[in-house]
Amino acid sequence: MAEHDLQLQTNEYLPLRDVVFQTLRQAILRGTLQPGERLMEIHLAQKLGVSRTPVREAIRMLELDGLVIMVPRKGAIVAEITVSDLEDVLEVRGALEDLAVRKACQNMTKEQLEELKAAAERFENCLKGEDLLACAQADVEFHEMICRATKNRRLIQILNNIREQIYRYRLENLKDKGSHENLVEEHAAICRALEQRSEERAGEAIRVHIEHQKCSIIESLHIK
Amino acid sequence: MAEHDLQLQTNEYLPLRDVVFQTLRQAILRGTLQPGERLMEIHLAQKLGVSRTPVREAIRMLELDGLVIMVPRKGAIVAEITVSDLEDVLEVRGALEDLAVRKACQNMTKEQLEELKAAAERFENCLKGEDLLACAQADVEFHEMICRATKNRRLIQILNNIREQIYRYRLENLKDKGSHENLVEEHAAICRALEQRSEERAGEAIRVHIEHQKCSIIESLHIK
DNA sequence: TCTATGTCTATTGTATACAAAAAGCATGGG
DNA sequence: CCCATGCTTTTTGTATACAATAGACATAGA
Repeated sequence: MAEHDLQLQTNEYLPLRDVVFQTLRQAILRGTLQPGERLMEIHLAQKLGVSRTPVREAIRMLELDGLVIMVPRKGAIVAEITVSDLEDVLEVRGALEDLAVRKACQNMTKEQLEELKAAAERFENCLKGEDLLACAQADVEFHEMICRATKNRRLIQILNNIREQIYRYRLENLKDKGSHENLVEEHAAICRALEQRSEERAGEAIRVHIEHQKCSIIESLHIK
Repeated sequence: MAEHDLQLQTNEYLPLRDVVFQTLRQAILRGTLQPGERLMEIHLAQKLGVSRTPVREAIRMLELDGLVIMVPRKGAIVAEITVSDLEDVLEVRGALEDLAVRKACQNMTKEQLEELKAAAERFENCLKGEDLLACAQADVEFHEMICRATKNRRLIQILNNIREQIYRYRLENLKDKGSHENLVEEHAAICRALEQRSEERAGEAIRVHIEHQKCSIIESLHIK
C-alpha cells in the first residue's frame, strides 16, 4: 500500500474521533485514500498516533456519511461511486439546489447578492489560473452562499454533504477547459435570476447548471 | 428516570453495534426515549446486556442520523425537534417527494400503480379503525412505494431517513380525525395524477399533501 | 494433480481498564 | 448568610486486552 501522509490537525481541542473523522474525510475527498482501498484500524491508528477506539468511531461516522462501505468482518473500504450512483446523487442535488435558489429569491438581501456576484467573479478569475483547488473552492463558495441564504439548516446540511461526496469528481471535471465559459455564464444566469427575484428562472438556471455538471462528470469518467 | 424496557432483538446475527443502533432508534422514534433525555453509556449497556463499546458506536450513528445531539464531555441527549426544525425538514421533504413522484410518473408500471391504489385503500380502511400505528404504517408504505419506483437509491435513502425523523410527530398528527378525509383525498389525487402520467399534477398534489401535513403537525405541536 | 481439511495469521468485534474532566456537595472563610 | 474553593462522584474519552472469524497457505489423501 502506498504510504499516505495522513496527519492529524492536532491544534483543535475536540474529541479525537472528530479529528480523526475530519482527517480521514479530507483524505478520501482529496484522493489520498482512493476508492476501493481498505481502511485498517490498527494501521490507521498507528499512522495517526492514536488508539483504535477513535479510529473505529470515525469510521462509523464515515459510514453513515456514505464515504466508506462496511464489509462485515472484513472492515471498511473507501466507497466507489459508480456512474449510476452519480446520476442518483446529482438528481437529488438538482431538486435541492432548485429549492435552495427559490428560497434564496425570497430571502436574499441586496448585500448578499453583491457578495454572490463577487464570488462568481472570483470563480471566473480562478479559472484563468491553474489552481484547480482554488477553482473548486470558489465554486463551492458560490453555491454555499445561495444555500445559506435559505436559512434552512437541514437543507444546508444535506447539500453540503452531497457536494462533498462528489467533490473528487468535480475536481476531475474542472480540468476540462472547454466547459469553463459555460460555467461562468451559468453562474451569471443564476445571479441575474436572483436579482430579478424570479423563482422560475432561477430554478431553471440552476437545474441546467447541475444537469450540465452531471453530463460532463459522467463523460470525464468514461474517458478514464 | 423512568425504567424503559429496552430489549435487544438478539435473533439476528449482526454486529452488536447495529442491533443496539436499531434498538435505540426504535426507542427514540416510538417515544420510549423522550426528547431531552440523556443517553448514558453504562446505563444503556447494562440494560441491553452488552459492553459500552457497541453502545458508543451506536450513539455515533444516531448522532449523524440527527436523532441525538452530542454535548461535549456530557454525552448524548435525544434530539428535540423545534417547530423551526420541522419546517426545515418538511420543506426539504416536499422538494424530494416532488422529485420522487415525477420520476414515478415516468417509471411506474401498471402493476405498481395497482399496488399503490391498494395501499391507499388500506390506509383509508386503517383510518376507520383505532390502530394508529397501523395507519402510520400504511401511510409510510404508500409513500415508500412511490419512492421505490424512482429506482434512485440515494433518494430512497434520504426520504426514508426524513420520514423516520418526523415519524413521532406524524403519529401525534393522525390522532386528529378531522384531517382524515383530506388525507384520503390527497392520496387519491396523487394516484390519479400518476395514472395520467402528469408530472405537473402529481408534483402539485404531493406538495399540497406535504404542506398540509406540515401545517397540521405544527398546529398539533402548539396545542400541546 | 486436484481437492479438501486443518492450522495459522491478520483483522475485526467486544469487553474492560485507566485517564481526565465536569458537576454537585460540603466545608470553611469572609 | 453567602460565596468560593476543594474534594468526591459520575460520566465520558481513550487505550488496550481478549475473543472470534475469515482468509491464506500448506499438507495429505484420492
